[in-house]
Amino acid sequence: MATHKTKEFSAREQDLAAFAKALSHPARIAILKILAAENKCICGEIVNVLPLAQSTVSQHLKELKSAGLIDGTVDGPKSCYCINWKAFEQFNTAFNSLFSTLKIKNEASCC
Amino acid sequence: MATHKTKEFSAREQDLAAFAKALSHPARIAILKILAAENKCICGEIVNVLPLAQSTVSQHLKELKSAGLIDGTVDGPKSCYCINWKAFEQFNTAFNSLFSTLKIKNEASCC
DNA sequence: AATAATTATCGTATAAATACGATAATTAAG
DNA sequence: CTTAATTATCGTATTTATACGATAATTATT
Repeated sequence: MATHKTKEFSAREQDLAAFAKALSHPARIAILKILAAENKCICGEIVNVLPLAQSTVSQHLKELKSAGLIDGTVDGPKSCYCINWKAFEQFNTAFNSLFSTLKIKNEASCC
Repeated sequence: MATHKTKEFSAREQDLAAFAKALSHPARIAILKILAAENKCICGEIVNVLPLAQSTVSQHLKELKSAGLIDGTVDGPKSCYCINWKAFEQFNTAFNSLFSTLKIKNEASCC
């Protein structure tokens, strides 16, 4: 009976949750770090660095892409991925907004 | 064959991923907002506000607690939850650190 | 055109997440 | 001590996530 009730919440909450989900696996965080560090947006080299199978890495890349966090372009037989900085900025802002929203009432905590 | 390989990644990546996972459901974000807005750390009133069963809300609270994001104290037959601001600050800092780390090489994106 | 290299997708197995109702546990009130 | 109220936990069903190998798809090279 797990008919997901995600839809019942606000769009802002859903967006943030979706972004958080994209970051909810260390492999995807590692991938983002690699993409940010390498200015060439390397592709299959990620497979060599991570302790995961090629197909698994491809799946993680797909998720990051569908979350809008990265872009992917085909470059011959290889694929080139890189961070979508625009979307990334938006999420970063949304996150900071959440943090500051929550912190407003910081003083009055009772525990 | 899904023997999770989470362990293969760095502790920092694991911590961040765990935090992101705690925020990866809109209900938990909503709960955090409620806890931050109400200076009384109300408990079962969350059940009245959210479109979820009491047991489901209790489960979400348990996850937020095990993630270290909230504290819970028993207050008679009721339970009182509130945000663990110290842990929250740590995660906030770690997140911002990740963001700024990734953004360092912003200029050199190729896509 | 054939081959090699690279990457995406498919199929599949297992684990984890999500949700609910039912029930147990706890405690205030009577 | 009983009862009522509140919350946590258990059992369970379903969906989603995670992982891999195998295979298909794509393209550069020969």
